Amino acid sequence: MGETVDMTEADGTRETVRRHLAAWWETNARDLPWRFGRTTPWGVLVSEVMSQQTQMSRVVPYWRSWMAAWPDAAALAAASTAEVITAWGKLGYPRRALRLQECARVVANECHDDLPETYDGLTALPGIGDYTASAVMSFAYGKRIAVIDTNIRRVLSRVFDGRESLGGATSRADRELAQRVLPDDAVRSTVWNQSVMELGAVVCTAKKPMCERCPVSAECRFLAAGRPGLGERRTRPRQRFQGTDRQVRGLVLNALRAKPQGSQTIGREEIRALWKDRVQLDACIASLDEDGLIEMMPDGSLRLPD
DNA sequence: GTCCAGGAGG
DNA sequence: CCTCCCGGAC
Repeated sequence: MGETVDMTEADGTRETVRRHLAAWWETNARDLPWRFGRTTPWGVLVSEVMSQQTQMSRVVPYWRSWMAAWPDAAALAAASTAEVITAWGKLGYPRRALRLQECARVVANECHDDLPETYDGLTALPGIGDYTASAVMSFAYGKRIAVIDTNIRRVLSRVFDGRESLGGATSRADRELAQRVLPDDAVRSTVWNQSVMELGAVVCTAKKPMCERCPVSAECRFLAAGRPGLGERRTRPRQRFQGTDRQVRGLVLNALRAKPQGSQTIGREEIRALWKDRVQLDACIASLDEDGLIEMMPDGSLRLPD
């Protein structure tokens, strides 16, 4: 040990965790098409937006065809909204598709088709919040920035604090911990963010973490403590899907997406057949219209917007 | 039944 | 803080 720097035990553990995780990343990282410098910053952004609340395995085929159709912001900006909503398919939360196109239009028209390279510039874009901006900064630009999502919060809380992250909004403690353990070197910080997230996605999962396969099990305070409160969460049980407005909105959009391109319209009869509860159906149609996902025509039919 | 690589609006 | 927004994997 050098005589100038007195390394604390915590520093040593942190460094050991970084090394083990980086080695694990080398051989275990999933070969996703937007990784390892194979796409543009815009491609990374698209992958992150598609991945919001959506499993990566479902995202991959959508991302491929999406990027083939619209390789950059200018291309997406020029597409019709109907095409964009249709291409979003069954990824869910279609407002994301609308915001992604709005984002593309801002980038194309106000940024000369160049994605901003600052956190503030990115968060100013439609549909880009703290997580996605940080992810693009780290994964696309290689900047040193702490990325914080539910996986990272869970992994860091377990490994370094020995307890479950209880969900809810990101706390000051979450941010301080993420900052404290982020490697100083930019390149290493990018690997760190990706590998911690990957570990949370495939090994250190919420309910059934596979500690026997974990590269940092020897340093994990949560495991050492006997995994107290495993799977515990503060968030209330999620709203059911069956019978919700989300289901009804999905039915309406699915009916429109199923129509041939160029005439994606459904009439009164077909609309009414979609859902029994007329009041709820009308409310959902109104909310889809407000969101800009559909247009209500004077004759009562619906169509996807131009 | 549970879980998601969140963001926006209230 | 809170709620809403989708759909499939497991």
